[in-house]
Amino acid sequence: MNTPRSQVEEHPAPLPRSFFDAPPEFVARALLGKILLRHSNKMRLAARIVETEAYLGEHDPAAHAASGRTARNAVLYGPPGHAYVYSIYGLHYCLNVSCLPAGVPGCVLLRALEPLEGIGQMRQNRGLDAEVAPSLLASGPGKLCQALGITRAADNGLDLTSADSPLSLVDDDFHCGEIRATPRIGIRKATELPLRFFLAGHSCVSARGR
DNA sequence: GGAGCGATGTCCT
DNA sequence: GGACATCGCTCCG
Repeated sequence: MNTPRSQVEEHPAPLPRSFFDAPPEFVARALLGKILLRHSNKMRLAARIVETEAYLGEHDPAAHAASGRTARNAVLYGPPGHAYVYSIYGLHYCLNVSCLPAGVPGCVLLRALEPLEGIGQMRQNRGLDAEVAPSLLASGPGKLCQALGITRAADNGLDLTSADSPLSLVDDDFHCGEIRATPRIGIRKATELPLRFFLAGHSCVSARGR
């Protein structure tokens, strides 16, 4: 076959709500290899999830739910399968997927993606030159939000299980190879828990740790 | 190629 | 006023 494997089906069915109605440490593994679709006026962007982190409930000191429900983290307490977007360090956004039933907080942080469709647009969104390798376009939580044009104002709270949504998650039966687990990156609390998951040896995994 | 650091929004005490 | 789940640029080896 000569067709690039990166071709994604035209109208794939989104992952069902039940997929996300589970503990974050389970959903974080299950999301590896799935595809994140971005629809923004006619343009479609697609990228495969290659790195995630699980953030648990109020008993996880590193989680945003650690100090209970607030205006910022309300999405974490809502139904599963919704986007939780927040800004960090004044410059970047991070994209999470809510897990567990409504009322029970928990989420999965998307840390790195492999660009599949709309690579030129992603480059443009990142403000990078044409020669920059695709593997560098979304290899970090802040980078992937910039590459897909995700902001808190526009995307926080979106339902990721709806085909009409500007953001959705789909399955193309991609088979993940070896999955590795390590401690989470960039946090100061609960640093020892092995809640970061990634595809072993994948070139799009974020810089630290392989 | 790794450590150090500055930029800087948003929420919370 | 401080914390923060980042990134990319320096400076140094």
